[in-house]
Amino acid sequence: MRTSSEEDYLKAIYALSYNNKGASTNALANHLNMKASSITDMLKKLSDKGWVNYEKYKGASLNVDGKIIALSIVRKHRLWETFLVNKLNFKWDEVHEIAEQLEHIKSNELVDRLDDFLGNPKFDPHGDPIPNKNHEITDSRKRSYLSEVEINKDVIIIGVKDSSAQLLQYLEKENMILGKNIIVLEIHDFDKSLRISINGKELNISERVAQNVLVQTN
Amino acid sequence: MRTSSEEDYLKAIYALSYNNKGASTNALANHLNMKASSITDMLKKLSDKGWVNYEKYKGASLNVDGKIIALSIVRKHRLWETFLVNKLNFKWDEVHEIAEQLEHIKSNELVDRLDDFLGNPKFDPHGDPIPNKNHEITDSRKRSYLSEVEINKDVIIIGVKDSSAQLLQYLEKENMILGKNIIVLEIHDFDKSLRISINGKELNISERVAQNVLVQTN
DNA sequence: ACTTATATTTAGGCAAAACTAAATATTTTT
DNA sequence: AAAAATATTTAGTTTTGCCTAAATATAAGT
Repeated sequence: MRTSSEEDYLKAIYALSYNNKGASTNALANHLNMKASSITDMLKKLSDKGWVNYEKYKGASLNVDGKIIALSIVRKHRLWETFLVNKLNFKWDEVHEIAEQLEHIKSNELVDRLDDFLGNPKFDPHGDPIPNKNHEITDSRKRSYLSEVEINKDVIIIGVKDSSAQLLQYLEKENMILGKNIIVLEIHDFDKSLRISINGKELNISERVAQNVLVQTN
Repeated sequence: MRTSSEEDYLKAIYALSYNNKGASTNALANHLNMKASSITDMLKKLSDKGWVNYEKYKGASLNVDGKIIALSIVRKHRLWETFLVNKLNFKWDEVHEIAEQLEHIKSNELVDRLDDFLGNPKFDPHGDPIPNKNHEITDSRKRSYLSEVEINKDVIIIGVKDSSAQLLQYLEKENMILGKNIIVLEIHDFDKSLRISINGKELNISERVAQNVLVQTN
Protein backbone atom coordinates (compact mmCIF):
# COMPACT_ATOMS: atom_id res chain seq x y z
CA MET A 1 0.00 0.00 0.00
CA ARG A 2 1.12 3.53 -0.60
CA THR A 3 0.08 7.03 0.41
CA SER A 4 -1.01 9.94 -1.78
CA SER A 5 2.10 11.74 -0.67
CA GLU A 6 4.37 8.95 -1.88
CA GLU A 7 2.52 8.95 -5.18
CA ASP A 8 3.12 12.68 -5.53
CA TYR A 9 6.85 12.20 -5.08
CA LEU A 10 7.02 9.38 -7.63
CA LYS A 11 5.11 11.49 -10.12
CA ALA A 12 7.44 14.42 -9.50
CA ILE A 13 10.55 12.31 -10.03
CA TYR A 14 9.02 11.04 -13.25
CA ALA A 15 8.21 14.55 -14.42
CA LEU A 16 11.72 15.81 -13.71
CA SER A 17 13.59 12.87 -15.25
CA TYR A 18 14.78 13.63 -18.76
CA ASN A 19 16.82 11.24 -20.91
CA ASN A 20 17.66 8.71 -18.19
CA LYS A 21 18.79 11.34 -15.73
CA GLY A 22 17.19 11.43 -12.33
CA ALA A 23 15.91 14.37 -10.32
CA SER A 24 17.91 16.39 -7.79
CA THR A 25 16.72 17.06 -4.26
CA ASN A 26 16.39 20.77 -4.89
CA ALA A 27 14.53 20.33 -8.16
CA LEU A 28 12.03 18.10 -6.37
CA ALA A 29 11.70 20.55 -3.47
CA ASN A 30 10.98 23.32 -5.93
CA HIS A 31 8.52 21.24 -7.97
CA LEU A 32 6.61 20.06 -4.91
CA ASN A 33 6.80 23.35 -2.98
CA MET A 34 8.59 21.75 -0.07
CA LYS A 35 11.86 22.12 1.80
CA ALA A 36 14.85 20.09 0.66
CA SER A 37 15.08 18.28 3.99
CA SER A 38 11.59 16.88 3.53
CA ILE A 39 12.63 15.54 0.15
CA THR A 40 15.65 13.76 1.59
CA ASP A 41 13.45 12.07 4.19
CA MET A 42 11.01 10.80 1.63
CA LEU A 43 13.64 9.67 -0.86
CA LYS A 44 15.09 7.38 1.78
CA LYS A 45 11.66 5.96 2.43
CA LEU A 46 10.88 5.44 -1.25
CA SER A 47 14.26 3.79 -1.68
CA ASP A 48 13.51 1.43 1.23
CA LYS A 49 10.18 0.58 -0.35
CA GLY A 50 12.00 -0.41 -3.53
CA TRP A 51 10.60 2.17 -5.93
CA VAL A 52 13.46 4.62 -6.23
CA ASN A 53 17.23 4.53 -6.71
CA TYR A 54 18.68 6.99 -4.27
CA GLU A 55 22.26 7.75 -3.38
CA LYS A 56 23.25 10.50 -1.02
CA TYR A 57 24.03 13.78 -2.79
CA LYS A 58 23.25 12.19 -6.16
CA GLY A 59 19.51 12.69 -6.51
CA ALA A 60 16.89 10.05 -7.27
CA SER A 61 15.60 8.11 -10.23
CA LEU A 62 12.73 5.67 -10.62
CA ASN A 63 13.38 1.97 -10.95
CA VAL A 64 11.04 -0.32 -12.89
CA ASP A 65 8.43 -0.64 -10.13
CA GLY A 66 8.51 3.07 -9.36
CA LYS A 67 8.05 3.99 -12.98
CA ILE A 68 5.01 1.74 -13.27
CA ILE A 69 3.43 3.48 -10.30
CA ALA A 70 4.28 6.94 -11.66
CA LEU A 71 2.80 6.08 -15.05
CA SER A 72 -0.36 4.72 -13.46
CA ILE A 73 -0.80 8.03 -11.63
CA VAL A 74 -0.17 9.99 -14.82
CA ARG A 75 -2.67 7.74 -16.59
CA LYS A 76 -5.32 8.44 -13.97
CA HIS A 77 -4.61 12.16 -13.96
CA ARG A 78 -4.98 12.46 -17.71
CA LEU A 79 -8.06 10.24 -17.94
CA TRP A 80 -9.82 12.27 -15.26
CA GLU A 81 -8.88 15.51 -17.01
CA THR A 82 -10.37 14.11 -20.20
CA PHE A 83 -13.53 13.17 -18.30
CA LEU A 84 -13.84 16.63 -16.78
CA VAL A 85 -13.44 18.40 -20.12
CA ASN A 86 -15.25 16.01 -22.46
CA LYS A 87 -18.11 14.91 -20.22
CA LEU A 88 -18.57 17.66 -17.64
CA ASN A 89 -17.70 20.57 -19.97
CA PHE A 90 -14.96 22.09 -17.87
CA LYS A 91 -12.44 24.27 -19.69
CA TRP A 92 -8.91 22.92 -19.98
CA ASP A 93 -7.52 25.50 -17.56
CA GLU A 94 -9.96 24.53 -14.83
CA VAL A 95 -9.26 20.83 -14.44
CA HIS A 96 -5.72 20.47 -13.12
CA GLU A 97 -6.44 20.91 -9.41
CA ILE A 98 -9.39 18.56 -9.42
CA ALA A 99 -7.43 15.92 -11.33
CA GLU A 100 -4.64 16.22 -8.75
CA GLN A 101 -7.15 14.89 -6.24
CA LEU A 102 -8.84 12.32 -8.46
CA GLU A 103 -5.54 10.76 -9.53
CA HIS A 104 -5.15 9.27 -6.04
CA ILE A 105 -8.43 7.33 -6.03
CA LYS A 106 -7.55 3.66 -5.68
CA SER A 107 -9.37 1.17 -7.95
CA ASN A 108 -7.94 -0.41 -11.07
CA GLU A 109 -11.41 -1.41 -12.15
CA LEU A 110 -12.50 2.23 -11.99
CA VAL A 111 -9.63 3.46 -14.15
CA ASP A 112 -10.16 0.86 -16.84
CA ARG A 113 -13.90 1.43 -16.96
CA LEU A 114 -13.36 5.18 -17.11
CA ASP A 115 -10.94 4.64 -19.98
CA ASP A 116 -13.58 2.64 -21.90
CA PHE A 117 -16.32 5.14 -21.05
CA LEU A 118 -14.21 7.91 -22.59
CA GLY A 119 -13.54 5.85 -25.71
CA ASN A 120 -9.92 4.98 -24.87
CA PRO A 121 -8.54 8.43 -25.65
CA LYS A 122 -4.88 8.68 -26.64
CA PHE A 123 -4.38 12.29 -25.54
CA ASP A 124 -5.73 14.43 -22.75
CA PRO A 125 -7.21 17.93 -23.17
CA HIS A 126 -3.76 19.50 -22.84
CA GLY A 127 -2.43 17.32 -25.64
CA ASP A 128 -0.40 15.02 -23.41
CA PRO A 129 -0.38 11.31 -24.24
CA ILE A 130 -2.30 8.99 -21.89
CA PRO A 131 -0.43 5.82 -20.83
CA ASN A 132 -2.40 2.65 -21.62
CA LYS A 133 -3.43 -0.15 -19.24
CA ASN A 134 0.07 -1.60 -19.51
CA HIS A 135 1.71 1.69 -18.56
CA GLU A 136 3.05 2.31 -22.03
CA ILE A 137 3.10 5.73 -23.60
CA THR A 138 3.00 5.57 -27.36
CA ASP A 139 3.31 8.99 -28.86
CA SER A 140 4.56 8.85 -32.42
CA ARG A 141 4.17 12.56 -33.00
CA LYS A 142 7.33 14.59 -33.30
CA ARG A 143 7.05 17.27 -30.72
CA SER A 144 9.10 20.21 -29.55
CA TYR A 145 8.61 23.49 -27.74
CA LEU A 146 7.58 26.46 -29.80
CA SER A 147 10.79 28.21 -28.79
CA GLU A 148 12.81 25.60 -30.67
CA VAL A 149 10.84 25.50 -33.92
CA GLU A 150 12.57 26.59 -37.12
CA ILE A 151 11.30 29.66 -38.95
CA ASN A 152 8.45 29.26 -41.45
CA LYS A 153 7.64 25.71 -40.40
CA ASP A 154 3.94 24.93 -39.97
CA VAL A 155 3.25 23.36 -36.58
CA ILE A 156 0.20 22.45 -34.47
CA ILE A 157 -0.34 23.20 -30.79
CA ILE A 158 -0.60 19.94 -28.90
CA GLY A 159 0.07 20.91 -25.33
CA VAL A 160 1.78 22.97 -22.69
CA LYS A 161 4.70 22.34 -20.36
CA ASP A 162 3.62 24.45 -17.40
CA SER A 163 -0.09 23.88 -17.02
CA SER A 164 -0.68 26.75 -14.60
CA ALA A 165 -4.02 28.49 -14.86
CA GLN A 166 -2.24 31.77 -15.64
CA LEU A 167 -0.54 30.38 -18.73
CA LEU A 168 -3.64 28.54 -19.90
CA GLN A 169 -5.74 31.67 -19.54
CA TYR A 170 -3.18 33.75 -21.43
CA LEU A 171 -3.16 31.22 -24.26
CA GLU A 172 -6.91 31.13 -24.37
CA LYS A 173 -7.07 34.92 -24.57
CA GLU A 174 -4.67 34.93 -27.53
CA ASN A 175 -6.68 32.08 -29.05
CA MET A 176 -3.66 29.80 -28.92
CA ILE A 177 -5.75 26.72 -28.18
CA LEU A 178 -5.20 23.01 -28.82
CA GLY A 179 -5.10 22.05 -32.46
CA LYS A 180 -4.37 25.52 -33.84
CA ASN A 181 -1.76 25.92 -36.57
CA ILE A 182 1.18 28.22 -35.99
CA ILE A 183 4.03 29.50 -38.15
CA VAL A 184 7.03 31.14 -36.54
CA LEU A 185 7.79 34.20 -38.66
CA GLU A 186 10.71 35.73 -36.84
CA ILE A 187 12.77 35.41 -33.68
CA HIS A 188 13.90 38.75 -32.30
CA ASP A 189 17.56 38.64 -31.35
CA PHE A 190 17.54 40.98 -28.38
CA ASP A 191 15.02 39.08 -26.18
CA LYS A 192 14.32 35.90 -28.17
CA SER A 193 10.67 36.86 -28.41
CA LEU A 194 8.74 35.43 -31.35
CA ARG A 195 6.51 36.87 -34.04
CA ILE A 196 4.13 34.14 -35.05
CA SER A 197 1.22 33.70 -37.38
CA ILE A 198 -1.96 32.13 -36.04
CA ASN A 199 -5.47 32.21 -37.54
CA GLY A 200 -4.02 34.40 -40.28
CA LYS A 201 -3.16 37.05 -37.71
CA GLU A 202 0.32 38.04 -36.53
CA LEU A 203 1.21 38.09 -32.87
CA ASN A 204 4.24 38.63 -30.62
CA ILE A 205 4.91 36.28 -27.75
CA SER A 206 7.72 36.17 -25.21
CA GLU A 207 10.41 33.50 -25.10
CA ARG A 208 8.98 32.37 -21.77
CA VAL A 209 5.63 31.58 -23.32
CA ALA A 210 7.21 29.90 -26.34
CA GLN A 211 9.22 27.64 -24.05
CA ASN A 212 5.99 26.39 -22.54
CA VAL A 213 3.97 25.70 -25.65
CA LEU A 214 4.31 22.19 -27.04
CA VAL A 215 3.84 21.74 -30.78
CA GLN A 216 3.70 18.85 -33.21
CA THR A 217 6.18 19.32 -36.03
CA ASN A 218 5.19 16.57 -38.42
CA MET B 1 -10.68 23.86 5.52
CA ARG B 2 -11.32 20.36 6.74
CA THR B 3 -9.74 16.95 6.49
CA SER B 4 -11.19 13.73 5.06
CA SER B 5 -11.07 12.31 8.55
CA GLU B 6 -13.18 15.11 9.97
CA GLU B 7 -15.66 14.60 7.15
CA ASP B 8 -15.90 10.91 8.02
CA TYR B 9 -16.78 11.75 11.61
CA LEU B 10 -19.44 14.27 10.63
CA LYS B 11 -20.97 11.75 8.24
CA ALA B 12 -20.95 9.09 10.96
CA ILE B 13 -22.65 11.37 13.48
CA TYR B 14 -25.26 12.16 10.85
CA ALA B 15 -25.79 8.48 10.10
CA LEU B 16 -26.22 7.57 13.76
CA SER B 17 -28.52 10.46 14.69
CA TYR B 18 -32.16 9.40 14.75
CA ASN B 19 -35.07 11.69 15.66
CA ASN B 20 -33.01 14.58 17.10
CA LYS B 21 -30.87 12.30 19.24
CA GLY B 22 -27.11 12.48 18.85
CA ALA B 23 -24.57 9.70 18.62
CA SER B 24 -22.71 8.12 21.53
CA THR B 25 -18.94 7.76 21.66
CA ASN B 26 -19.11 3.98 21.54
CA ALA B 27 -21.59 3.90 18.68
CA LEU B 28 -19.24 6.13 16.69
CA ALA B 29 -16.21 4.02 17.59
CA ASN B 30 -18.04 0.94 16.41
CA HIS B 31 -19.31 2.57 13.22
CA LEU B 32 -15.89 3.96 12.29
CA ASN B 33 -13.87 0.94 13.46
CA MET B 34 -11.87 3.00 15.90
CA LYS B 35 -11.21 3.10 19.61
CA ALA B 36 -13.45 5.18 21.84
CA SER B 37 -10.54 7.37 22.94
CA SER B 38 -9.92 8.45 19.36
CA ILE B 39 -13.55 9.47 19.09
CA THR B 40 -13.35 11.62 22.21
CA ASP B 41 -10.30 13.42 20.81
CA MET B 42 -11.99 14.20 17.55
CA LEU B 43 -15.30 15.24 19.07
CA LYS B 44 -13.48 17.92 21.05
CA LYS B 45 -11.84 19.13 17.89
CA LEU B 46 -15.08 19.17 15.90
CA SER B 47 -16.75 21.02 18.75
CA ASP B 48 -13.94 23.63 18.74
CA LYS B 49 -14.39 24.04 15.01
CA GLY B 50 -18.04 24.78 15.55
CA TRP B 51 -19.64 21.86 13.75
CA VAL B 52 -20.68 19.62 16.62
CA ASN B 53 -22.41 19.95 19.98
CA TYR B 54 -20.43 17.89 22.42
CA GLU B 55 -20.78 17.49 26.15
CA LYS B 56 -18.67 15.08 28.19
CA TYR B 57 -20.34 11.70 28.64
CA LYS B 58 -23.34 12.84 26.63
CA GLY B 59 -22.38 12.04 23.06
CA ALA B 60 -22.38 14.38 20.09
CA SER B 61 -24.87 15.90 17.70
CA LEU B 62 -24.46 18.04 14.59
CA ASN B 63 -25.26 21.73 14.69
CA VAL B 64 -26.48 23.60 11.63
CA ASP B 65 -23.05 24.02 10.04
CA GLY B 66 -22.05 20.43 10.76
CA LYS B 67 -25.22 19.10 9.25
CA ILE B 68 -24.64 21.05 6.05
CA ILE B 69 -21.19 19.52 5.74
CA ALA B 70 -22.48 16.02 6.46
CA LEU B 71 -25.23 16.39 3.88
CA SER B 72 -22.77 17.66 1.29
CA ILE B 73 -20.65 14.55 1.83
CA VAL B 74 -23.70 12.31 1.59
CA ARG B 75 -24.69 14.15 -1.58
CA LYS B 76 -21.28 13.54 -3.13
CA HIS B 77 -21.23 9.90 -2.06
CA ARG B 78 -24.60 9.18 -3.60
CA LEU B 79 -23.95 11.12 -6.80
CA TRP B 80 -20.65 9.26 -7.35
CA GLU B 81 -22.39 5.93 -6.71
CA THR B 82 -24.97 6.86 -9.30
CA PHE B 83 -22.19 7.75 -11.73
CA LEU B 84 -20.40 4.46 -11.16
CA VAL B 85 -23.53 2.38 -11.69
CA ASN B 86 -25.30 4.37 -14.41
CA LYS B 87 -22.31 5.47 -16.47
CA LEU B 88 -19.52 2.99 -15.76
CA ASN B 89 -21.78 -0.08 -15.42
CA PHE B 90 -20.62 -1.14 -11.99
CA LYS B 91 -23.03 -3.30 -10.01
CA TRP B 92 -24.61 -1.73 -6.94
CA ASP B 93 -22.63 -3.93 -4.56
CA GLU B 94 -19.28 -2.85 -6.01
CA VAL B 95 -19.44 0.90 -5.62
CA HIS B 96 -19.42 1.68 -1.92
CA GLU B 97 -15.67 1.59 -1.31
CA ILE B 98 -14.87 3.70 -4.35
CA ALA B 99 -17.53 6.24 -3.43
CA GLU B 100 -16.03 6.43 0.07
CA GLN B 101 -12.93 7.84 -1.59
CA LEU B 102 -14.64 10.01 -4.19
CA GLU B 103 -16.89 11.71 -1.63
CA HIS B 104 -13.86 13.59 -0.28
CA ILE B 105 -12.89 15.27 -3.56
CA LYS B 106 -13.14 19.02 -3.03
CA SER B 107 -14.83 21.08 -5.74
CA ASN B 108 -18.35 22.43 -5.60
CA GLU B 109 -18.27 23.04 -9.33
CA LEU B 110 -17.48 19.36 -9.88
CA VAL B 111 -20.38 18.12 -7.78
CA ASP B 112 -22.91 20.38 -9.43
CA ARG B 113 -21.72 19.50 -12.93
CA LEU B 114 -21.76 15.80 -12.07
CA ASP B 115 -25.31 16.23 -10.79
CA ASP B 116 -26.37 17.80 -14.10
CA PHE B 117 -24.47 15.19 -16.12
CA LEU B 118 -26.39 12.44 -14.35
CA GLY B 119 -29.72 14.19 -14.98
CA ASN B 120 -30.19 15.44 -11.39
CA PRO B 121 -31.15 12.05 -9.99
CA LYS B 122 -33.30 11.98 -6.84
CA PHE B 123 -32.15 8.55 -5.62
CA ASP B 124 -28.90 6.62 -5.74
CA PRO B 125 -28.55 3.00 -6.90
CA HIS B 126 -29.30 1.73 -3.39
CA GLY B 127 -32.53 3.69 -3.30
CA ASP B 128 -31.30 6.36 -0.92
CA PRO B 129 -32.37 9.95 -1.57
CA ILE B 130 -29.70 12.36 -2.85
CA PRO B 131 -29.57 15.76 -1.08
CA ASN B 132 -29.89 18.66 -3.54
CA LYS B 133 -27.53 21.63 -4.03
CA ASN B 134 -29.08 23.29 -0.99
CA HIS B 135 -28.50 20.26 1.22
CA GLU B 136 -32.16 19.36 1.40
CA ILE B 137 -33.38 15.80 1.30
CA THR B 138 -36.90 15.51 -0.07
CA ASP B 139 -38.16 11.97 0.09
CA SER B 140 -41.93 11.84 0.05
CA ARG B 141 -42.09 8.05 -0.20
CA LYS B 142 -43.39 6.18 2.80
CA ARG B 143 -40.68 3.76 3.70
CA SER B 144 -40.11 1.06 6.25
CA TYR B 145 -38.03 -2.05 6.70
CA LEU B 146 -39.35 -5.27 5.26
CA SER B 147 -39.43 -6.75 8.77
CA GLU B 148 -42.11 -4.22 9.76
CA VAL B 149 -44.41 -4.54 6.78
CA GLU B 150 -47.92 -5.85 7.36
CA ILE B 151 -48.95 -9.15 5.79
CA ASN B 152 -50.31 -9.16 2.21
CA LYS B 153 -49.28 -5.57 1.54
CA ASP B 154 -47.65 -4.96 -1.83
CA VAL B 155 -44.34 -3.07 -1.42
CA ILE B 156 -41.37 -2.11 -3.60
CA ILE B 157 -37.70 -2.54 -2.75
CA ILE B 158 -36.10 0.90 -2.59
CA GLY B 159 -32.90 0.31 -0.66
CA VAL B 160 -30.91 -1.37 2.06
CA LYS B 161 -29.83 -0.36 5.55
CA ASP B 162 -26.53 -2.21 5.75
CA SER B 163 -24.86 -1.79 2.37
CA SER B 164 -22.21 -4.46 2.92
CA ALA B 165 -21.14 -6.41 -0.14
CA GLN B 166 -22.27 -9.65 1.53
CA LEU B 167 -25.84 -8.49 1.91
CA LEU B 168 -25.97 -6.95 -1.54
CA GLN B 169 -24.66 -10.13 -3.12
CA TYR B 170 -27.17 -12.23 -1.22
CA LEU B 171 -30.01 -10.01 -2.40
CA GLU B 172 -28.77 -10.13 -5.96
CA LYS B 173 -28.64 -13.92 -5.86
CA GLU B 174 -32.23 -14.08 -4.68
CA ASN B 175 -33.15 -11.53 -7.32
CA MET B 176 -34.27 -9.09 -4.65
CA ILE B 177 -33.10 -6.06 -6.58
CA LEU B 178 -34.15 -2.42 -6.61
CA GLY B 179 -37.63 -1.81 -7.88
CA LYS B 180 -38.92 -5.36 -7.36
CA ASN B 181 -42.39 -5.87 -5.88
CA ILE B 182 -42.72 -7.96 -2.75
CA ILE B 183 -45.66 -9.30 -0.74
CA VAL B 184 -45.10 -10.61 2.76
CA LEU B 185 -47.12 -13.83 2.98
CA GLU B 186 -46.35 -15.02 6.48
CA ILE B 187 -44.17 -14.27 9.48
CA HIS B 188 -43.04 -17.39 11.31
CA ASP B 189 -43.48 -16.99 15.05
CA PHE B 190 -40.54 -19.01 16.29
CA ASP B 191 -37.76 -17.07 14.55
CA LYS B 192 -39.54 -14.13 12.91
CA SER B 193 -38.40 -15.31 9.50
CA LEU B 194 -40.54 -14.25 6.54
CA ARG B 195 -42.16 -16.07 3.66
CA ILE B 196 -42.44 -13.58 0.82
CA SER B 197 -43.60 -13.54 -2.76
CA ILE B 198 -41.34 -12.01 -5.36
CA ASN B 199 -41.48 -12.42 -9.14
CA GLY B 200 -44.40 -14.81 -8.59
CA LYS B 201 -42.12 -17.14 -6.64
CA GLU B 202 -42.18 -17.82 -2.92
CA LEU B 203 -39.08 -17.45 -0.81
CA ASN B 204 -38.04 -17.61 2.84
CA ILE B 205 -35.75 -14.95 4.28
CA SER B 206 -34.40 -14.44 7.81
CA GLU B 207 -35.48 -11.66 10.13
CA ARG B 208 -31.94 -10.27 9.88
CA VAL B 209 -32.23 -9.82 6.14
CA ALA B 210 -35.74 -8.37 6.41
CA GLN B 211 -34.49 -5.79 8.90
CA ASN B 212 -32.02 -4.55 6.32
CA VAL B 213 -34.24 -4.28 3.28
CA LEU B 214 -35.90 -0.92 2.82
CA VAL B 215 -39.25 -0.86 1.03
CA GLN B 216 -41.70 1.75 -0.19
CA THR B 217 -45.17 1.15 1.18
CA ASN B 218 -47.26 3.59 -0.84
C1' DA C 1 -28.29 1.46 48.01
C1' DC C 2 -24.41 -0.89 46.85
C1' DT C 3 -21.83 -3.55 43.85
C1' DT C 4 -20.70 -4.83 39.31
C1' DA C 5 -20.55 -3.91 34.52
C1' DT C 6 -20.19 -0.82 30.85
C1' DA C 7 -19.09 3.60 28.75
C1' DT C 8 -16.21 7.46 28.45
C1' DT C 9 -12.38 10.26 29.29
C1' DT C 10 -7.53 11.28 30.44
C1' DA C 11 -2.70 10.70 29.94
C1' DG C 12 0.98 9.38 27.45
C1' DG C 13 2.93 7.34 23.11
C1' DC C 14 3.72 6.47 18.10
C1' DA C 15 4.13 7.04 12.98
C1' DA C 16 3.65 10.00 8.97
C1' DA C 17 4.89 14.00 6.79
C1' DA C 18 5.96 18.24 7.03
C1' DC C 19 9.12 22.03 9.17
C1' DT C 20 13.70 24.94 10.98
C1' DA C 21 18.39 25.36 12.00
C1' DA C 22 22.82 23.60 11.90
C1' DA C 23 26.27 20.65 9.84
C1' DT C 24 28.45 18.75 5.95
C1' DA C 25 29.20 17.87 0.73
C1' DT C 26 29.65 19.37 -3.64
C1' DT C 27 30.23 22.78 -7.16
C1' DT C 28 31.72 27.14 -8.83
C1' DT C 29 34.53 31.13 -8.85
C1' DT C 30 38.62 33.55 -8.43
C1' DA D 1 43.91 25.06 -5.14
C1' DA D 2 41.69 27.68 -1.84
C1' DA D 3 37.59 30.37 -0.88
C1' DA D 4 32.90 31.26 -1.58
C1' DA D 5 28.52 29.83 -2.98
C1' DT D 6 25.18 26.42 -3.41
C1' DA D 7 23.13 21.91 -2.54
C1' DT D 8 22.13 18.29 0.52
C1' DT D 9 21.79 15.93 4.72
C1' DT D 10 21.22 15.47 9.78
C1' DA D 11 19.08 16.42 14.08
C1' DG D 12 15.47 17.83 16.47
C1' DT D 13 10.41 19.73 16.47
C1' DT D 14 5.44 20.09 15.25
C1' DT D 15 0.74 18.56 13.98
C1' DT D 16 -2.60 15.12 12.83
C1' DG D 17 -4.91 11.14 13.91
C1' DC D 18 -4.64 7.17 15.62
C1' DC D 19 -3.33 3.84 19.64
C1' DT D 20 -2.97 1.48 24.75
C1' DA D 21 -3.57 1.55 29.55
C1' DA D 22 -5.36 3.55 33.48
C1' DA D 23 -8.76 6.45 35.71
C1' DT D 24 -13.32 8.01 36.27
C1' DA D 25 -18.22 8.44 35.31
C1' DT D 26 -22.65 6.45 34.29
C1' DA D 27 -25.85 2.61 34.04
C1' DA D 28 -27.56 -1.92 35.46
C1' DG D 29 -28.39 -5.81 38.58
C1' DT D 30 -29.38 -7.61 42.91
